[in-house]
Amino acid sequence: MAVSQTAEYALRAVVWLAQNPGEPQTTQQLAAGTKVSVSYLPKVLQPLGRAGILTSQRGINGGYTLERDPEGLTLMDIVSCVDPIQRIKRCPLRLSGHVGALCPLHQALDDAMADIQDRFEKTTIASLLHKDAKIPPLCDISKESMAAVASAKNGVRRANSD
Amino acid sequence: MAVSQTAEYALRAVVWLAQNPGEPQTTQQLAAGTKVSVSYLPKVLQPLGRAGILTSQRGINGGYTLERDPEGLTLMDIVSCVDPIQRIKRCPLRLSGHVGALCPLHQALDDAMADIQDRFEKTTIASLLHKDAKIPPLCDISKESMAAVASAKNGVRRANSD
DNA sequence: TAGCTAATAGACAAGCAAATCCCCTTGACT
DNA sequence: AGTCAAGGGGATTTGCTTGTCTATTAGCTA
Repeated sequence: MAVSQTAEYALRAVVWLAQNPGEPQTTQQLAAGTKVSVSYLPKVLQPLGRAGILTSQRGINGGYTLERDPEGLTLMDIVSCVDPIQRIKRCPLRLSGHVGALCPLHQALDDAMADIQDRFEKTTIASLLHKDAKIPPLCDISKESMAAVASAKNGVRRANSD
Repeated sequence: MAVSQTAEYALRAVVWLAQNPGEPQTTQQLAAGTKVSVSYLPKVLQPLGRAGILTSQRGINGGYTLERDPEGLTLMDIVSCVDPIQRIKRCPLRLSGHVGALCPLHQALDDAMADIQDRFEKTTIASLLHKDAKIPPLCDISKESMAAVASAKNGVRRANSD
C-alpha cells in the first residue's frame, strides 16, 4: 500500500521543474536533480506531456518546461496521469443487483481512497515550494546534487575528448 | 494506488468469519462465501493465522475460526499482516544528512499514508457488521451465494457417486 | 540547408506480486 | 492403528511494473 514508484518520480520531476522555471530542463539535469534514472525518466514524463502539464522541446536548448501554474497544479493532477487512484465503484464480489451501493467493507475501503484523493486534490505544487521550513523541497538540494546538475548541464560530453 | 488484491481478500475472509462465528469454516465454504479462489485463499489466510487473528484446525470438522473479538479487531490489523502500509521514514533521495525530517513533497505523501493508517486503525470489523444498512456485509449474501456455500459444505464430493 | 542535439518510441530484460498446482503433514473419527 | 478430510508449504506460472537500450524524429544554430 503506497504510491507507485513511477508516480513518485513524476512528482519529484514536477517539483524540480517548478523550482527551476524559465529555462527548459534536459533529461540529464532532471535526472541529476531528482535522482531518477536517466533512462527511465522520459517514460515517466511522457504522460505528463500528453496531459499538458509540461511541454518538451527537442534539439539544442531543448528540455522539459512546466506548463501549468504551480498554484493551480495539484498532486492529484500528476498522480492521476501515471497511477490513478482506484475508487471502488461497484462491489468486487459482483453479486446480483446492488449496483450503486457498496457493502460496509468496500464502502470503508473506498472512503479511505476518497480521503487520499481529496487530500491530493487540495495540495498544490506551489504549497510544497514556499514552505518556510528549514527543509527545502526535494529533501535539500545540497552541494553534491548541485554539482551533479551542473555537470549534467555543461560537461557530460567531455568524455569524448579524452 | 489501491489496497492490494491480497489484502482485500483477507478482509473479505475475516468479515465472513465474523459473520459466521461458532463453527469453523472450511476453505471451500470461505471461498464460496467470499468469491475468492479456493487455491489462493489458504495463502492469504496463513499470515493471519501466524498473527493470531484466526486459528486453523486440520482434519475432519476442521477449518478457520476467528480468534479475536470483532469489536477490537481493526482493518489495520488485517491489512498490516498481508500488505503493510508503507510509511515514508526518510527521504527517498537519500541525500546528505536530513534523517528524521522530510521535505515537503515526501511529508505530504506520508501524511496521506498516515491518514489511511489512522482510518484503518479506527475501523473495527464489528462496525462493518451491525450496520443497520440495507446492504449487508460483503455486498449481500444472496441466494446464489448461499447455495454455493451450502454445496461447498455438504455435497462437493457427490461427483464420486455418479 | 547541414549538422548537431535532445526528446520520442518501441523493443526488450528483470523483478515482483498474484494465482495455481501438487504433495506432505496433521488431526479426528472409526 | 488405519483411514480419510482438512490445512501447510513449496514449486511453478503468469502478468504487470519497473527499468534499460537503441534507432528514429524533430528542432535549433550556423
